[in-house]
Amino acid sequence: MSTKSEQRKAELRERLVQSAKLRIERDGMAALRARDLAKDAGCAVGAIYNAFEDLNAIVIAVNGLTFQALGQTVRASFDGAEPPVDRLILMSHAYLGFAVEHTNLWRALFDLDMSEDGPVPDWYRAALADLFANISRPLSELFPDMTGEELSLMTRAMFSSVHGIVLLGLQNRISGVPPEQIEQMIAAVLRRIGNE
Amino acid sequence: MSTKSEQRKAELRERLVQSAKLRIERDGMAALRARDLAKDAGCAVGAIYNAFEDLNAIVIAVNGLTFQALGQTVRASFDGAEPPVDRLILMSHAYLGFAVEHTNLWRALFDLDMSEDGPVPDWYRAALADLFANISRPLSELFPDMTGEELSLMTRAMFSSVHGIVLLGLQNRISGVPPEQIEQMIAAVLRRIGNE
DNA sequence: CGATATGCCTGAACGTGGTTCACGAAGCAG
DNA sequence: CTGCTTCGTGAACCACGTTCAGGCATATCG
Repeated sequence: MSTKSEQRKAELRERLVQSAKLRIERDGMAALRARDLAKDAGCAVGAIYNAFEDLNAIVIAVNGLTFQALGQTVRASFDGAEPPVDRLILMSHAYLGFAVEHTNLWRALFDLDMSEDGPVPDWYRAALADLFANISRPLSELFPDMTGEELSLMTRAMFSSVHGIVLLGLQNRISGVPPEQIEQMIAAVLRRIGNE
Repeated sequence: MSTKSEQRKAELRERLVQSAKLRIERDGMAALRARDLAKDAGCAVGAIYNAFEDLNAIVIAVNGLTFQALGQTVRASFDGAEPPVDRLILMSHAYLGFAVEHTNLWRALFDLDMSEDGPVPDWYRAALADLFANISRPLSELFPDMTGEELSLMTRAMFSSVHGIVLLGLQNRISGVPPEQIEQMIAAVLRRIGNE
């Protein structure tokens, strides 16, 4: 009883996720409506709940794609940049670029209410760990005598700092903080941290 | 026709804001219900909309109080600490402490959807500017040869970094990042930035 | 292949929650 | 006291996520 049913279900899932991705990117996570998704995917509202536990589950699936894209963008950002600090800056600028270009998808990564149901999906942690690995490599070159513990803490601190700068930078886009200024802030902070 | 009516309205406002503050602090902004507020304040649901434009407006009022309290906490945190870096660290730790102790109120400051209606209330900007002033004073001692422009950028970058560390640190409290580690991260980053 | 069982899909219906509205009560002016 | 305005009331409205009874396609078995 698998093939036909399972395939249909998988296809529906795919259509729902794609539609959700488009809608989140365009209108933001808060504007996602079950009835719209159903219309887009050509199914009844009820069918959604056969393919997914929840609307939240769809957002989580979209976040999976977003994490992949973000990972690629960040990984592609440091071609062969030598000084570790430069690598960090390039990655951070790529992170900013992604956030600017896909603001709503990027926000959804963090706006999702993490406190519900299962603590957090495994691949979620994995994706974040992957992102962190990119950061901790240059950091370990920069600070060779740090213990693993210290390095991991520094990595998180690094990422959090850049994330905070990007977050608040994009928060009041209206009040006019141009992306170049955000880039400057990131570079200034990272340079100061790097050159002790 | 003012006194009686206006006074009643002002009292209702006060009761609504106090109730909202308690409820947000206890259950989080997402759990705020108009009907609960009405019950708490001893009025009908409809009366809320006579005192406030919107539920959002009540949250904004609560945020006003929260900003005041946060400002006091941060200002009280650096008694007579001399080295500017130490002052920055103390303020940041106070910020973290406030966020830990009043997580839900603190989150509400940033979870509020800023994109609606009037850009942002004036006092909102003012409160943030106030907070920033505390940061930029030690920074200007630390970097005396920065232009005003650079200093303002650095101030925002500083605050954003600390905010990011606190935010992501508290995000997955479940996954066990104890506040002392967050303190360490903040101190490490600020020390590195301060001692060039 | 036909009969029966199983799960799927449908869209109406439910529950919840913000917001509005018609109506009656309360304050105010003359 | 009378008319006018303004306020408070709670039922009603609307938008949503989610569920459910009933019909339909699919799968399984004889």
